[in-house]
Order: sequence, then C-alpha cells, then structure tokens
Amino acid sequence: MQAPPTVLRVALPVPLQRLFDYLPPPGVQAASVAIGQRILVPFAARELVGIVSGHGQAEAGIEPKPALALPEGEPLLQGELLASLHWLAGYLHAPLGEVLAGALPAALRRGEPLPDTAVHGWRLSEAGRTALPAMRAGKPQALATLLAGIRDEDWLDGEAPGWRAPLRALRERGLVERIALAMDTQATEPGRIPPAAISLNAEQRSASDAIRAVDGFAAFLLDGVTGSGKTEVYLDAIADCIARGRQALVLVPEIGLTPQALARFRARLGVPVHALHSGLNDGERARAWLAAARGQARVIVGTRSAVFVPLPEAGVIVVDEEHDGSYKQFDGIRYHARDFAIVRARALGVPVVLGSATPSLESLHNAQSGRYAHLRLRQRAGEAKPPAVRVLDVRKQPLQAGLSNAALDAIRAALGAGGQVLVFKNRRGYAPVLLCHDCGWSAHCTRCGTPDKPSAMTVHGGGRRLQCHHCGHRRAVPLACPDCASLALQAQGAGTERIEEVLKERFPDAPVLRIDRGSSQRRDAIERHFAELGSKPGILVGTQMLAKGHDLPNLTLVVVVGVDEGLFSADFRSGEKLAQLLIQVAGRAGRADKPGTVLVQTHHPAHPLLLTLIAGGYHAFAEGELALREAADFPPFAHLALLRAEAKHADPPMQFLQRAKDLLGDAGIEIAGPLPAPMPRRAGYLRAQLILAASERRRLHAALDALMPRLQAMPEARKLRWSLDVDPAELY
DNA sequence: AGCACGCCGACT
DNA sequence: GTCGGCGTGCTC
Repeated sequence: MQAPPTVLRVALPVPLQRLFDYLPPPGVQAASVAIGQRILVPFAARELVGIVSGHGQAEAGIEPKPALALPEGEPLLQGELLASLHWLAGYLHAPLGEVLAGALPAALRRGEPLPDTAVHGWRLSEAGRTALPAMRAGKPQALATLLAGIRDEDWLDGEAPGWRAPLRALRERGLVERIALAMDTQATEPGRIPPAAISLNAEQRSASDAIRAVDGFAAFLLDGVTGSGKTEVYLDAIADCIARGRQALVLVPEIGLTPQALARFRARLGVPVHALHSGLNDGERARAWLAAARGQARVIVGTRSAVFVPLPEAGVIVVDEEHDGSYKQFDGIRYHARDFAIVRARALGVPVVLGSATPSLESLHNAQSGRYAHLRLRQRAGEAKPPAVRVLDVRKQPLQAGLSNAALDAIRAALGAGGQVLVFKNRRGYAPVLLCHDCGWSAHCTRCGTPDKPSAMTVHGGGRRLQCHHCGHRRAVPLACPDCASLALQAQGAGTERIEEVLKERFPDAPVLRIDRGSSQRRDAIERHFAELGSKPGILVGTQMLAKGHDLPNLTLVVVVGVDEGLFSADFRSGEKLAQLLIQVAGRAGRADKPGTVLVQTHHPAHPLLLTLIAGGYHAFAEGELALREAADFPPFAHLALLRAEAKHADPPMQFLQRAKDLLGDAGIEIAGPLPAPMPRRAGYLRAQLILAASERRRLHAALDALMPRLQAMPEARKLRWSLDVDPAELY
C-alpha cells in the first residue's frame, strides 16, 4: 500500500531538467491537487508559476517549502495536450517546465486569474431605442441601427469591423448595454449570415470524401496549385467536423491571418470563429485559449502558437501553407507547429490536413512513402491559365536599381495595356550599401562580420540612415566619407526603396506602392495599400510579404529580382525556399481572364533549379531536389540537430562544442564541426555550431539523451549561451 | 534564466 | 569611506 503523497512535484519555467518538490499551500492536501494545475511557488528569491506534474514523498535531506497558492481548482493542462507536451519536451530535449509554460498564453503563464470566457453581446438600451430615430447619419448611427437586436462581439468583429470606436461613443451616452450570452444563443443568433452551401468540383469532392471517410487519425497532404480551392476543402472538412459536434483547429502562416480570411471562415461556417494571433492582446489570447479548453470555441484559427490550444472535443486539424517557414519557432522552445500538429492529431485520433501549392520536401516524401494520403488538386478555378514564366539574362546588361532595360520595357508595356505590375525582390536587405564614389569606402557594421568579410550596412530612411540587417544596429549616414572626406557618398545596389525610386522616376504617371516591413508594419497597412490601388494600372514593389495574399485582379506582370542569392546560398534548404517563393509569386499573376507573365532576372539563366522549375513546375523541381537530398544525406533522408553556442570571445563556443563532440564519441551519428557559423559575428557575439545527423531518428535522439545532461552539468556551459535546435530549419 | 552574494575600482 | 562592476553559485 502506497503512503499518501505529501509533496507536489512541480515543473517550473527554468532551464533546469528537473522538477521541484513543494508542500501544498497551507490547508490543502497534496492528494487533492490535480496534475496540470497551475501553482504559485517561492523559488530562490522570486515567485514562479509552475505546473503540478506529480505527487510524491519528500526526499531525505530536502526540506520542501510550502507553495503559495493554487490559482484555480482545476487543471489547465490535461489529457491529450499534457501528454503531447510531455512528448514535445522529450523530443526537443527541453525542460518540461519551459515547454508547459510555453503552451500557456502569456497572461496565464504570468499567473493572472482565468478570464471570463462568456460571450457578450450588445444592444440598444431603453434610452438608445428612444434616441435612434433622431440620430444623425454616421458611424455611431449605423452601429446603433445594427444593435436594434442583440449582436454578439464575434459577429460584430466579422460583420462590422472597427465597431469598437463608435460603440464607445454610444456607451458614453448610455445608449447601449452589454449582455452576457449563452453559447447556443450566440451560435443561433439571428442576423448571422447563414453558411453558404459549399460547392466543390470533382477533385475537391474526392479530396473531401477521403477526409470525411476517416475515423480516427490520418494525415493528408492536400497538394493543390494556386487557385485550386484548397480552402473550400478545408471548409468542407471543418463544416463536417462541426456537424459532428467537434472542434476544429486551423493553423495559418503569420501573414495569412487577414481580417478577410477570418471573415470568409465566419461567413461560410456560420459559427463563431475564434482567432488566435499576435495582433491580439494578452487578455484576448488567454480568453480564446480558455474558450477552446472549455469547449466553447468550436473553430480556432491561429498562427504558430495556436497549436497549443486544448481541444477536448477535437474533430480535425488543418495546417494551411504547411511549407511556410513561420511555423518553426526560432528561439526559446524551437518547435515546429506543423510537426506538433501531426503529433497532436495522432494523439487525439483525428485527421490532420496539410495544405500547400508547394509542399515541403518532408511532406512530399511522407506522401510518397505512404505515411500521408496524397490528395492532388490540379485544376485552377475560373479557367485561369498558369502564367508564362521567362528567364531574363541580365549578364553584362546595364541595370537601374537592379532592373534591366528589358524588365523596364515589359513594365511599360504592361502598364500601357492597363495592367498592374508586381516587382518582387527575393530578399530584403541585399545591397543598398553606402559607397564613396571617390575612394571606394563603404559603411560596415562595427559589431558584425569578420575582418576580411565585414558586414555591410544598408541604407534606409530615404538615404539618411544606415542599418545592419544582422544585429539591427542603426546609425546616421555620415555627411562625408570618413576616409577621404569626399562628399560623393551614394547608395549602391537595389533595395526595395531604390527600386521604388527608379520606378517612380521612369513611370511618373503610374502609382508606385512599396510594401515591406519598413513601409507597412501592420497588416491593415497592406490592406490600405491594396485598396488604394484598386484595379487601376500601377506598380507594387516588395519582398516576401507580397508572395501571397490579396487577389490583384489586374496583375499581369511579375518581375522577380534578386534570385541569384537564393541559388547559391550555403543552406541546404535555400533551393526549396526559393522554388516555393517563385511559384507563390508566379501564382499571383494572371487571374481570371487575363493571362500573366513572370520575368525572372538572373545572372545564371542556365541554373538547373530555374530550368526545371520553369519546364516542369514545382513537382519536377521537388523530384530532383529530393534525389539531391538523398544523395547528400540531408532531410528528409536524415535527421538533424544543431548545437549552437555563442559568446563574446571566439574560443569558448568552439571549445564547448568540441567538448560536446568528444562526449558524443562514437554514438553512431554523423558530426560536422564545430565550425564558426556562416555569419560568425552577431551583435558582438561570436557564434559557432555543431551539426549532428543520423539516418534514424531514434539513434539521433538516443545520442542527445545521453549528451544533454552531461552538457548541462558542465561548468563551462554556464559561461556561454548555447542551445539545441532539433530539426533546424536552416543550418546557420 | 533570474537573483543574491561577494570581492575589487572611481566617486560624494 | 560608499556605490556598483559582473563572476559564481543556487534554486525544492
């Protein structure tokens, strides 16, 4: 017979691979505290919020402290989610406490009380009904008209964007009142747009039938060209899931969660759709997370971190644009939301649908090996033809801000025919370098780069500011050359700002809109830009942010510049990324009845990636690339982990990684390095890395299981910053 | 990771 | 004579 527990084993958000024992708070029995409950405990000289992860007896020699409080009587993490998070901590070789804390929304991680998840609605008060007929036309009046009947806040978010400002005005005058609604009231709220019948073509139908037919876990790769209507298939699967009384989780890339996309889901599903993304404040995020935990949120659409929502009544998980790089977290807990979504779907026993026009090589490989069901959508809706893609050889051609005369001529022709043009730059931050025309001096970051290969700073802010793209360091452009005092300092190369300038000069009659992180911090800024342009002839200039998103009905020409960096990058994934980007960008041209053209400017017109991509499309490229990956023993044919280290001096990282390599000994895995990282200096820190690879995942993890505790125990480990990245997205 | 403790340099 | 630099050590 087991003695009753006296202590609670608590997982704390500290980088230590162990649990800590506490007595329950005064007056509470240890046995009455559930695993998964939040618990406030004293830890060294501070207070931390931990998660109860077990019960036990106090160990000899340790006097456990009493916990301070249990914020609530019920566990926040339980069932499948808790089990999956345990698995994730093991897979990432990360401390359980950090993984569990990372799964909670920030407000709950800080120990704040559980928010109210009741749904609220607004309606006119008695005074409001009296005042309405006499109100002046305007936003408050329009909102007051809507509020003649009860409207819940989700409905208002979807159907009356920006309703909060006029509401404030009405509330201040006492014309409206807030009412708590029951969930079912909300779902059947009159005035909600009824779900439109989802009509599917034959391909969509068969994909949808395959998804509907599964009972339990199955993974689907929904592999459909741009415009083939993958969203219709998602909507159908979600509608089916709702009809069966289950919850649906939809993951979308960071830039994919637009108000329009949400509105579409809301309108088509006819049930409340809960958004979970970085645009929400902590309170709103906690509320959506908890609403999912309580089964109140039936459809949750969110970015990367939404993969951590509890789904007590899960029915389906969808990962849109599954190849997108934003699913991988780059700091802290380095998880991959797509991969964790698959783990969760398996544990939940529900289907998971991975959708993309340009699937990751991992997913294609899994589809080919039969682990995923491969659903292809080959038809573009609306009879739109795929665009004609042409390579423009710019060797020895005069370039203006990186644009050749041939490209400029094509832009002129497209504008002349009433079309819109997208000038897409492959990577932000290449080039606009400040150069002295007299002596050749150029501006470099003092904190980054190596002496032989200093890292150039790029010109921003209309030519007045310099910024380092590696560490973010900024300074003003000097008035004169520091070396020769000449005043002939000029920006060289073509960032999007330079391209914009040249285009404005060349095409003074056409609107030129630049869209990148500098010019449009917020999502709605992009929306405004698009609205501004409408369907008039004009030119859009931008980077990655323009690769997908809004339909531009009149977009007839896409010019791509800066692909050459992607063709010859050191990273094994750069070819895949470039191919995906080119296909995504090309997919934006030639909607509806207008044929589109894509011009790819390059100094390497015969590069196999470009030739294969143009002749055979993404799948032909992927075939070839998979063969290369197999020959080179790279993912998905090998499994990688990257051990990174950095410090203010060069030696400790290299020595630490060498120690790690020695500890690994002959563990039966491939080890490369330690090597200085390709960009070895970053913000004054010197970085190095050790690449670990194995053809079998088990062997890699067995080696890491043995290595990690020994690294953590090393005294040197405290003197530098180091981290392990399992399944790194990039090798630098 | 924090945070305290501890032991050496430039300030009122 | 103190304030404060960050090296070292610990956290139930």
